[in-house]
Amino acid sequence: MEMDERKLKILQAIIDDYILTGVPVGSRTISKKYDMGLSSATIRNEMSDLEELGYLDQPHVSAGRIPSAKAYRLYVDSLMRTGRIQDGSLESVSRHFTGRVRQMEDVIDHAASVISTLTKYTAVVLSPKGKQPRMQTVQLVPVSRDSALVVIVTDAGIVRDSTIRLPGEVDSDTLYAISRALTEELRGHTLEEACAILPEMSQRMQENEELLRGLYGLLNERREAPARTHVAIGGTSNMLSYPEYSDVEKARSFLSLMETRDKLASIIAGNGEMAFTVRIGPETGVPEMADCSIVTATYSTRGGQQGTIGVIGPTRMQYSRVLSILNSMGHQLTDLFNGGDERHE
Amino acid sequence: MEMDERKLKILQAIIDDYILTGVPVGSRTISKKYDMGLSSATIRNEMSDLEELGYLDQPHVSAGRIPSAKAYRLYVDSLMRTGRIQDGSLESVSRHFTGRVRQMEDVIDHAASVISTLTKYTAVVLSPKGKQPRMQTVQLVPVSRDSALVVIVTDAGIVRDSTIRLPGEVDSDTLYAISRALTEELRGHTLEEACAILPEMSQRMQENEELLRGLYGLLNERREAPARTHVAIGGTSNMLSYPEYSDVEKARSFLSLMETRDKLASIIAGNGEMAFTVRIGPETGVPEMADCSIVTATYSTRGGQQGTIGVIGPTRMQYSRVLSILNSMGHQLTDLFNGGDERHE
DNA sequence: GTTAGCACTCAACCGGCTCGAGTGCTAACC
DNA sequence: GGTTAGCACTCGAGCCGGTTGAGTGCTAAC
Repeated sequence: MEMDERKLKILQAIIDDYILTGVPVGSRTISKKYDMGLSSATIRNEMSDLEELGYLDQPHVSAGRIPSAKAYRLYVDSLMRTGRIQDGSLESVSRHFTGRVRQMEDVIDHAASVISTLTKYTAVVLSPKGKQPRMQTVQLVPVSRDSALVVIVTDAGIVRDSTIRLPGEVDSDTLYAISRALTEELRGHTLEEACAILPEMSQRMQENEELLRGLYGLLNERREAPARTHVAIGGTSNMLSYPEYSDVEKARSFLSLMETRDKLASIIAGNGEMAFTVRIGPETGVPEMADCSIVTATYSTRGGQQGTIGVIGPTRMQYSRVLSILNSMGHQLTDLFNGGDERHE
Repeated sequence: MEMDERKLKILQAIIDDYILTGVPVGSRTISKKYDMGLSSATIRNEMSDLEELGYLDQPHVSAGRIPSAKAYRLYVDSLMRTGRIQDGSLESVSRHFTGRVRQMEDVIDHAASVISTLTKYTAVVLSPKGKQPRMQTVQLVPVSRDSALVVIVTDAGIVRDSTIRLPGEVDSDTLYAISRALTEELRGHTLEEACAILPEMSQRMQENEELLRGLYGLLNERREAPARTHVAIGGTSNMLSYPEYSDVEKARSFLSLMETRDKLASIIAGNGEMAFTVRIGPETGVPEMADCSIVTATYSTRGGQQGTIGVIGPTRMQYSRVLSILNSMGHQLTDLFNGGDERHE
C-alpha cells in the first residue's frame, strides 16, 4: 500500500482539523466539514490505511485519529500551505524601536513578547553569537579614586565593560594615554590573542605593569566565560491554555525547563546552519518536550553574528503561521541590527 | 468573648499545621498531634470561638478549619517564632560572586534563583532605585568612524552607556578633550541639571555644537525614560507544586501576571520605607493574588539606592522561614554592593 | 470548665449505568 | 473494484446513588 493523492488530501484535512481543535478527529467530521464528496465509510477505510502507514495514531478504539509526528513532518515538508502573515503588530517591532536608544537586551525581550503574543505559544529569542569578535577600541574611564571602567568596543559593534582596580591613584590623562597604547596594540585582535599580547606589553610598560596585569586578569576571565547569551522568553503562560497542558505536573515540568535558561538556550540554539528548523515531538531530543514542537529561525547582525528566534508549542502547532511570523521577525531583527549605527550589546 | 492564652496556642497550632499540610485541620488533629492536654471536644469549642472571632474559616461544615487572612496577620505580627536559618546555600551567594566580574543583572538573577530554590516559592528581585544619581565622569569612546559611545559614571557607581552619531569624523584625541570638558562641567550634577547645562555649553563650544546637541538628545531621552529597573524572577514553576494552583486557569493567570514585569515590579516595590513588609491575601491589593502572600525585604547600594527582594507564595506560606531567608539575602546583597569596588550597573 | 457520646453533614470515592462518538466489518450497490 | 449503507461493538465521559470517613455541633454527664 502506498500514499496517493486522496490519502494526502484526507491526511491534510485531519491535520488541519486537529491543529484547530486539539480533539481526535473522526471520519464523519472529515466527510462533512471538508466536503470531499466521500462518505464517512470511505474516509474510514483510508484512515485505517493511513494508520497502517504510520501517519495516524488512535488514542483508543472508539476515539478519532490524531496525526503522528511522522504526519506533522510530512505536513511541514510538503503539505503545508504557507501564506504571508498580515499583521500590523509585527511591523510595529521596528517602529517600536526606531529613534530610540536600543539596548540589545531590550530589543530581544520585546521581540519575544511580540512573537508570543502573535503566536499564542512560547517564544524564545537568543542574543547573537558567532565568530570571535575583534577589538576595535579599548578605553579606560575613571570611576573612583582607585578603579576604572574598561570599555571594549568590538567590530560587531558590541560593547563589553567591567571595572578593574587601579594600583594607586592614576589621573585621567594617564589613563587616556594607556588607552591609546592599548587600542593601538590590540586593535584587530580577538580576546584570545589579546591575552597573549598583554603580558609582553606589561613588561615593556614597566610603570603600568600592575594595571595591565589587572586588565589581563579581566580579559582572561572573559575568555573563559564566553559572552553569556541573553535569553529572552515570552508567553510561557500561553502553554497552559492548551489542553495538552491541563495536567499540572506536565505544566510544571515544562515551566521548570523554561526556567533553566542555559539548558533552554542549548535546546533552541541547535545547529546554526539552517535558516529555519522545525523539530517535531521526539525530534527535539528533549524528553520533557516529547509532545512539543520547536520552530526556529535566525537573524544576523553586522559583525556576522547569528541570533536565534524560537517558538515552542504543542505538536499540533499552527506551523505555517508560526513560520511566517518567525520569518518576518527574523528579517526585522536583521534589519534593525544592521541598519542603525546605535550600539547593540 | 475575647482572645486568651489558650485560644492563641490553639490558633498557632492550627496555622502551623495548615502551613505544613495545606489541608483543613480538624479538632482531633490538634488534640493529638500537638499535645495540649485537651480533648478534641474542647478544642472544638475553642475553634468555634476562633471562627466567631474571624480567625478561622470553614470551607464547609464537615471539613476542618483553615486560618483566615486575619489569622495569618496575627501570626506574622506576634505568634510567629522566627528562627535563624542555617543553610550553606545562602552563604554561597556571596561566594558565588567573589572574585568575579559582577554585572548587577547577574547578581540579581542569581539571587532570585537562590531564593526561589531555598523557599520553594516564587522569588522576585528588583534592581536598586532611588534618589537621582549624580554624574562623576562623562567619557566619549570612539566606536566607528562616525559614532561614539557615551559612558556616564555616576556616584552610585552605576554606569550607563549608549551611542551617539558624530557629525563627521572626529579623532580620538578630540573626543577625549571634549570628554574632559564635559566631565568638568557636569560632575556633581544630576541628569536633570545636565539637560539644563548642555544647551548653554554647546553655544560656547561652537565647533562641537552638533555633537553636544546629540548628547543632549540622548540625556533628555534618558531623563524621560527613567532607569528601567531590572526584574529578576525565579521559581515561577514552584507555585504549581502547591495544591492551591492545581487549577490550571488559576495557574495561568498567576503566570501571566509574572510575565508582565512592569506590573509585577510595581506590586513588589510597594513603599520603600519599610525594611520588611508582609502582605497577606487581599492585603496585596491585587485580585489575581487574593490567595497569595507577598513578603519583601530591601537591600541598599553604595549610592544610597534601594532594591527590593520579594517572595510570592500561597497565603499559607512559611513566613518565618521566608523572612529569615530574605533577611539574610538582604544583608548579603547589601554587603556585596557596598563591599567591592567593581562596577554595578 | 471539660469531656464522652451521638446525630448530622458533606466531600471524596467507587461502581454501575447510559449516552454518544467513533470504529471495523460486511454486504449491497454502481 | 471502489464506494456506501448498515450494524454490532468499543470505550471514554458524564451522571447517579450508595458508602465511607473526617469532622462538626450539641447535649448531658463528670
